[in-house]
Order: sequence, then C-alpha cells, then structure tokens
Amino acid sequence: MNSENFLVDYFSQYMTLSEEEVNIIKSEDIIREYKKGDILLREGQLAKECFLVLKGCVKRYYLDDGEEKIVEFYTENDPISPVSYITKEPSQYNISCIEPSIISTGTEERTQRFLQKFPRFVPIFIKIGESLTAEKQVFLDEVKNLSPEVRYQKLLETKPDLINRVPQYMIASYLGIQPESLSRIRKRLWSDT
Amino acid sequence: MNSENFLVDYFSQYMTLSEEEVNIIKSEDIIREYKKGDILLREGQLAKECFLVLKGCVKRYYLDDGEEKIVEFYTENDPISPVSYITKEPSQYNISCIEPSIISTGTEERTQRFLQKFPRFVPIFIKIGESLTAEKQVFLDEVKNLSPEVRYQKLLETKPDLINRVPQYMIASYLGIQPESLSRIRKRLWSDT
DNA sequence: TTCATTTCTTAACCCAAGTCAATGAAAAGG
DNA sequence: CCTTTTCATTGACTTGGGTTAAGAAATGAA
Repeated sequence: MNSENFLVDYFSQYMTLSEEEVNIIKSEDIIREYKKGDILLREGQLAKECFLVLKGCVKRYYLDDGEEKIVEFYTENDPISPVSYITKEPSQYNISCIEPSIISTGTEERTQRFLQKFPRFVPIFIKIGESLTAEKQVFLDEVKNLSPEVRYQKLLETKPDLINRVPQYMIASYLGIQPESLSRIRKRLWSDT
Repeated sequence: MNSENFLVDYFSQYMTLSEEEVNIIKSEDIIREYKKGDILLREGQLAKECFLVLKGCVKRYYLDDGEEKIVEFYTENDPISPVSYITKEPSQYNISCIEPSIISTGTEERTQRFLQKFPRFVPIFIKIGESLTAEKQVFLDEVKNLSPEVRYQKLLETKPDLINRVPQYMIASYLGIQPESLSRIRKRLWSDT
C-alpha cells in the first residue's frame, strides 16, 4: 500500500526492473495527492510538468462560450503529456481532477537525467509516445465516421469503468453530444436488449 | 525552374541557408515524379520513407467496407510522415497521388546523417512535428463539436485551393459526410448569400 | 430527516444528415 | 465528334441529434 511503489509498478508493465532502477525511481519520484476539483494545468499557463495518474480520475477540457468541452479522461496508469509541456507555448486546455487523485509528476530535468542514467528506458518512452499518436488518429477517424451511438458503445467496451465513475453529462461532453442525447442513446441500447 | 530547388525553398521558409547547406540539400535530395493514381504507401506495408510534397496533391485514406475514407490531403509544402515510418509497424493507411505530383523522398538514414552534419536543423524538425500534433488535436475538437457545415466553411478558409482541385466527393469523404450532404450544404451556403 | 442542488430522463418539435432513386452535367475515352 | 462513364444535384423520406421545458432521481448539506 506504500504509494511510492505506484511508479515502479507502472514501469514493470513494460520491463523487468533491476534493484538499482527500482531504488532510483523510488527516490526520484514525486507523488502528490489532489482533491476533487484541484487543477493541474490552466488554460494560458505554461506546463512545466508532465503527469502519470496513479489513482483517481482527471479530465482535460476547454471552455467554449462558457461551456466545458471535455477532450480526454485520464485514469489509473494513463500518462499526461500536455502539448504545452512539449511546445513551451501557453496551454489551450485545462486539466483538473474529477476524483481525489494520486499523481506522479515529472519534470524535463529529472526525466532527462533518468534517461541518461538508464538509456534502456528511452525506447519505452518513445514507444508510449508513438502509440498515443496512433491511438489519436484512430480516434479521429472514428469521430468523423461513426455515430455518437456507436462511439458510446465503443467507450463502454474500451473503458467500462468510466461510465460508473464519471457523471453522464461529462461523458456526453466527451462524446461531443448533449446530455439529453446520451440519455436517449442509453434508452435505445437498453430496449434493443 | 530546376526541380532540385524545391527542397531548398522549403527550408528557406524557416531559416536562412548557408551555401554549403544548399549544396548538401541539393545533392542529397531525392525527388521523384508521380502520375495521378500512383501509390506512395499501401495498407499493410512498412513505410521506409517519408515525403514532402513539392507539387501536386496526395491523399491518405483507408478502406472501410470497400468505401474509401479520406483522412488527409497533402499539397505543396506539406510533409508526410507516415505513422508506419515512425513505429515500424504495417501501415493502416494508403497514400496515393490524386494529381501528377513532384515529391521529395526522405529515408531515416539520410535524415540522420543530415541532422548530424547540420544540428541547427534539429529544432526545426522538432517544431514541425509538434505543430502537426497540436493541429491534429484542434482538428479533433472541431470534428467532435462543429457541424459538417461549419467544418466545410473552415476548410474553405484554411485550404481554399483544395475545393478547386479535388473532386467534391473526396471533400465529402474527408469531412466524414455523404456527397449528397455536401451538395446540400453548398446550396444552403450559397442561398444565404 | 428534510431541503436544496445537482444530475438524469422524458416529451415535443425542428432541422440536418443518411438513404434511395432519378436526372443533369461534365469528363474521359475511343 | 459522339458515346460512356463518372460526378454533382435534387427530391422524398427516414432517422437521430439539438433545443426547450418539465419533472424525476440522486446526492449532499443542514
């Protein structure tokens, strides 16, 4: 239950860690706890940190005419690498916790140092970045060509937990539809048995 | 009108080139001409090259139930870095010319060598990649939250030439709608004066 | 518990996109 | 040049999401 083991567990998904690596990760790791509603990054700010959600749930969103448009949800083991963190330009998005969350924080400087010391991690980092890019493209194709109903079904399959822990109006926002529409979709799917 | 100057022009957009750099670029550059319909990359193949469109027009698409879904158009000065080129996994997409085109071809090996020799180009390469990522996110948000009609209008603004050089049914495919719908959208916009 | 607030559902109506079918226009090929 | 094929438009109809408004259900605070 020691929270300092979260990050070790994360990397263990991808590779077997040596004792030295485990120790470095433990010692380097900065883990913070956040309350529901806490903000990790504000629109207009420069992101100086990237994140890894160890526990909890986080949303990335922007405000369009006062209305919150949710772009992405992050839960356990999801890395968050804000565009602003990479480009050094002010963020277009807000990132905030929608549950009490435990989150590991990375900085450029510490990441560099870590990768220099353990170069065998570099390909993993690259691979993670690539698969995120590929996922995003597939997702765009789906949004363009599939109905909200089908996309909701896909979401049920790929992230079944989300539906139980996130209010429906946020799911609707994420799908790009109104809460009323999502309600009808659910009704339709249910009656089709 | 010497075609070997295209690539030099491309980089000149971003920085002033020394004579040595110009010469290297000219000598290294591999430029090929393609006919309408020629295929740059096939679904299932491994991309060993990346591209820069110097002249002409290229589409990236996939087949869904025999139907062509266009993901992106590339025209003059657009770089094409296939996901497959980066991940070394078989391509999910086809890339082919929809006009006679002149295209510069890059390989991993030559790019590495070039960047090693002229490290000052590295940040430019990174910057181009980043801005593509950011653009893609914005585009995803638009697809999710804007109507096809508004997206068509945006396309008219951002790539006014496309509408004149690409058949409408391809524009429709790119927008994720049926040709009939695009036809009606155009009619609507016209009658609104 | 009770009350207030937030979240979810339902209904009625409108409008835009999908579908199918027919026709008109434009390009391509001989 | 004419023919054939491809592409674009239009109409009639269906369907599903947006909007507005109302009420039900869940949540939380006092």
